[in-house]
Amino acid sequence: MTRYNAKETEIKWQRAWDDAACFAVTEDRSNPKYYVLEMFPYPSGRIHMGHVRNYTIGDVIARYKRARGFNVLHPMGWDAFGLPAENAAIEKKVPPGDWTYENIAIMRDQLKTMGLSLDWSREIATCHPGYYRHEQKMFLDFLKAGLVYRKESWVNWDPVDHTVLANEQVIDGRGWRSNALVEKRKLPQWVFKITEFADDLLDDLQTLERWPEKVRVMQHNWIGRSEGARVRFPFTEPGATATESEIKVFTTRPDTLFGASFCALSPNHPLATDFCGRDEKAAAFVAECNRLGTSEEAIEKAEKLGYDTGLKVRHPLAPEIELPVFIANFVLMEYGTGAIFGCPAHDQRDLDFARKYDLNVTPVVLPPQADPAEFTVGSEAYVGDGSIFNSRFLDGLGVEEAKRRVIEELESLKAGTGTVQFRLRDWGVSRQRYWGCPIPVIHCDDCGVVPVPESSLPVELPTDVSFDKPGNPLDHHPTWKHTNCPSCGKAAQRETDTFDTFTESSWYFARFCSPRSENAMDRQAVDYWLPVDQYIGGVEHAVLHLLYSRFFTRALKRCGYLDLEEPFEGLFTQGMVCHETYQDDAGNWLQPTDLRRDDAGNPVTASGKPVSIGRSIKMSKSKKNTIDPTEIIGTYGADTARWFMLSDSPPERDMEWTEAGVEGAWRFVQRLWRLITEDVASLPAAGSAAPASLGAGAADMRRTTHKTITDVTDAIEQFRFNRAVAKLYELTNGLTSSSGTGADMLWARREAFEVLVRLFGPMMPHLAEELWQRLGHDTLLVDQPWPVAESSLIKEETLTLPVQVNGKLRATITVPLDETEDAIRTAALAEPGVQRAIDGKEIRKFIIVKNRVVNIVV
RNA sequence: GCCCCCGUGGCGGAAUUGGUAGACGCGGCAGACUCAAAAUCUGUUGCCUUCACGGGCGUGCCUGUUCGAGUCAGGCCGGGGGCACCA
Repeated sequence: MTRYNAKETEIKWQRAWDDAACFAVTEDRSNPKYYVLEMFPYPSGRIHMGHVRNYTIGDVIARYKRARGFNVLHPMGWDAFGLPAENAAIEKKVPPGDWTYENIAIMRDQLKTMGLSLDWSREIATCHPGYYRHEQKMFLDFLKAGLVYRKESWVNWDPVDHTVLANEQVIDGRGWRSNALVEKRKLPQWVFKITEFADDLLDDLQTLERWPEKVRVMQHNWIGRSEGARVRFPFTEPGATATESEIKVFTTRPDTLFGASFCALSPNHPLATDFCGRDEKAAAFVAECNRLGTSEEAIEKAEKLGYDTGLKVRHPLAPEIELPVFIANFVLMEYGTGAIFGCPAHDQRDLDFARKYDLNVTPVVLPPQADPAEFTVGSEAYVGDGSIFNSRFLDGLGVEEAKRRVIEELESLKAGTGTVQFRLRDWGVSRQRYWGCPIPVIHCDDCGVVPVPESSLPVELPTDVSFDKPGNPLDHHPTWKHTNCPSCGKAAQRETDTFDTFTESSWYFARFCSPRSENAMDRQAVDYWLPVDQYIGGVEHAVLHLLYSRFFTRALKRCGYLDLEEPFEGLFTQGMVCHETYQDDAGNWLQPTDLRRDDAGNPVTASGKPVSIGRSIKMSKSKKNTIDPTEIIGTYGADTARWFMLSDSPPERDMEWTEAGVEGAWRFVQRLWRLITEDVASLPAAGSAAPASLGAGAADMRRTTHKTITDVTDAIEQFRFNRAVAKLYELTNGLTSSSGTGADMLWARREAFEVLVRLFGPMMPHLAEELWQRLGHDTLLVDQPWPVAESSLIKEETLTLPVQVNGKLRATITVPLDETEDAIRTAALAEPGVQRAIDGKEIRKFIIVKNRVVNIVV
C-alpha cells in the first residue's frame, strides 16, 4: 500500500496546469463570463492563514464556475504601496521598493504552492509606474470633472515625525510612533468629492442583492442621510462680527424651534475664530478644546463646556426672542454647518448644557396623554413623539407635520430651507508619505496649482531617497520636487504628498480586465468582464474600501472610462482564522510550536514550566498564536489545508485552526487515496457502457451518488462549503462500507468514484487530478464539466414517515411514495409504539401531511 | 445611547425554512490487528431513569400561536459586531 505523496503530486499538477495555460483567459464571447476576485494582499512578506482561507474560498468558486462552463477570470495582484515598506526602510535600511518587490516574489511562490486557478499573466503591483500612471491620469480627469478639490482641513499633526496621522494612529493624544503630543493643524489637502454621489451610493445599496445585509447596513449608516432644515439666526447687533450677520445652523428637529434657548458654534467655526481675535479668554477656551484629542475615549470623558460670547441672535420666527451665543466643545465643525441651536427639552446634550449654564428649558413636544399644564422636563430630555405645544402656529400638530409646516414658514420668510444632510464626508487623500502614488500637480508661485500635463505622466517616485530625517523623504530629496511650471515655465515645485493607499485598491478590479494596456482600461475588456461577479474578502473592508470602490466606479463612468455603477455584483465576507493562545506563568505569550506535552498530557514550555491555555482569538503576531501556512502546506500539502479550511465552520463565521482538525483532513486525504487506488484495478475500464440492468444494490449506490451531486452543487452555490464537505464524507463512508462484486455493482462503483473526484475537485484540486488520472483518464480533470445528476435516479421509491401522537414521535413507518391516506392510517395504527401512546384513548384528529409526517391527536 | 447579528451535545457545527433535533467532523470510550506501539479498521457516544423492553427530559430563559416550534410572535438574559457629542 502506497501513501499519497502530497508534495510531489501537487508540484506535478501545478506544472501540468501551468503548461496547459488552463487559467489564462481572453474575452471569449462563446461562453458566459464569470469574474471571481479575492481582495488582493498587501505584500507584507509572508502569506498568513487569513489569505489561505480567502483564496481557498475564491478558488472553489472559480474552479466550480469553470467546470460549469463559464469563462472565468480569476486574477491576482499586490496592493503594494503602504507604510510598512517605509518602516522597513527605516529599520532595515532597505529601499521600500526593493523590500516590496522581494516580498512579492516570496509571497507569489507561497501562493503558487496553494494550487490556485489563477491567471498569473494578469498579475499587477500597484507600486509599479505602469499601474499608478493611470491613477495619476484619473486624478487629472477627476479634477477636470470637478470630482477633486483642494481644501484646508484639520488634521492630526505629529510634530516630531513631521507627518499627518490618521485618527487610528493617535493614541491617548500622542503619536503612535514618536509618542509626541499630537497637534491639530490646518493643512491644504486633496479631497475626492465622494459626497457628489452620496444619494446614489445610498440608494443603489438596495440593488446589491448578493451583498451581505450587514455590509449594506454598515454603509447605510456610514453615509448617514438625515432630513432637516438649515435655519438662519440673525445677530441682534449688525456689527457683532466682522464677517457674518447671522449664524446658519442645521437641525433635524425644526419642529422644536420654539423650544430654542441658545445657539452654539464649533470652536473651529469661522465666526468663533473671528471672535477669538477680539477676546483672549475665548481664544484660550478654543485652544483648550483643540488640545483635547478627537479619540472616542477623549470624547466620552469630556464634559460639555461652553464659552458665552455675550453676543445675541434673534429667533427667526419670533424676532422678540433673543438667544445667547456660545462657543461649545461638543459642536463639530465637520458636520452640518458647524453651528447648532439648542433645544434643551428635547435633546439630551442640549439639556446637560442648559442645566450647567442655567438656560431656559421650554418643552414644546407634549408626550401622548400628558397634561400640558403639568408636563416638565427634569434631567432627561423627551425625545419621543407627541403633539406640539408652546409653539404658536404649530400648536396641536404632530412632530412630522410640524416639521413640514416650519420649513414652509422658514422658506416663505427666507429664514431657512428644508435640506438633506449626510454624515459622509469627502475623502481626503493627501498623505505626507514617500511610498505612495505621487499626486500629479505642480505648485507655481505665479500660476498657483497647475496639473502635470498628461504627456509628462507618470510622475515617478525617485528611488534614491533617504529616511535619515523625520518627515516626507520626497520633501527632503535634493532635486525631485524642483521642476518648472508647465504653464509659465518658471521654477516651481512638485506636490510632495502622495495618495492614500485606498486609492489604488479603488480601481484595481478594472485594471485586471486589461492589465497590460496602454490605457488604464480597455473599454471592450471592462465591458466584457465587469462587474466582478463574486468578490470575496474580510468584513473589515465593509465600509472604506468597498465604499471608495463604489465611488471610483461612478467617477470613472462620469469620465468615460467604463459604463457601470456597481463594481461588485456579489460580495462574500469571510470570517477570521482563530487559534488558542498560550501564556507561561510570567504572562509571556508563547507560540504553538514552543509547547510540548508533559507525561500527563498537559501543555508545558520547552523547559517544562506550566502553560495556561487562553481562548481562541484571531491569529496575530502580538499574541503569537499564528500558524505558518507554508509549514502546514510543507507537511500536509495544500489540499489538506484547503480541505480543513472548508470543513466544519461556515465560511462567513470565524473558524478555529486546530492541529486535530488538520490531522482529520489529512486522514481523509489518505482515506480517499486508499479507497480509490486500491480498488481501481477491479473496476471496469473508464468509459465502459452501463450494464443492461442494475441490481438493487447498484441502483441504490447510483441514487446516493446522484443525490450527492445535487447536494454538493447546492451547497457550493450557497457558499455552504462545510455542508458540501459533510456530503462528500457521507458518500465516501458509503463507498468504504459497500461491497458487491457483480458487474453492475462495479460499474456503479466506478461512477461513484468519478463523481466523488469531480465533486471535491474544486476543493482539493491536486488529489482530484491525480485520482482522475489513476482512474484511467488521460484528460485533465480541470477541463471536465461539472457532473449532472440524473433526476430520475434521485427520486426515492419509498420513504420513512415519522408517526407522532400528540406531536411526539412514537414510531416511523416505511411506505411507498405517495401512499394513500388509508394505507398510511392502517400502517401507523399497527405500530406497537403508537398503540402504547394512544393507550385506548379516543382519536380526535388524524393529520397526514403528504410525504412528510403523520400526527395522531388523542 | 442607536442600529445589526448570534445563543443547539465535551467541541466545530447540521436540520429540506413549521414536520423524525444532533447529519458530518473533532474528541472520548470499547474492541480488532500487533510481541508492542504507531497507523488502520469496527462498534459506541445528548442528559436522566430501567437488568431489560421501555419511559422521561432536552435547542439560553419565560409566555404565546399551532395538530406539531431549534425554526413564527412578544418579553427577558447572555455573547459578538458596527456607529456615536452627527444637532
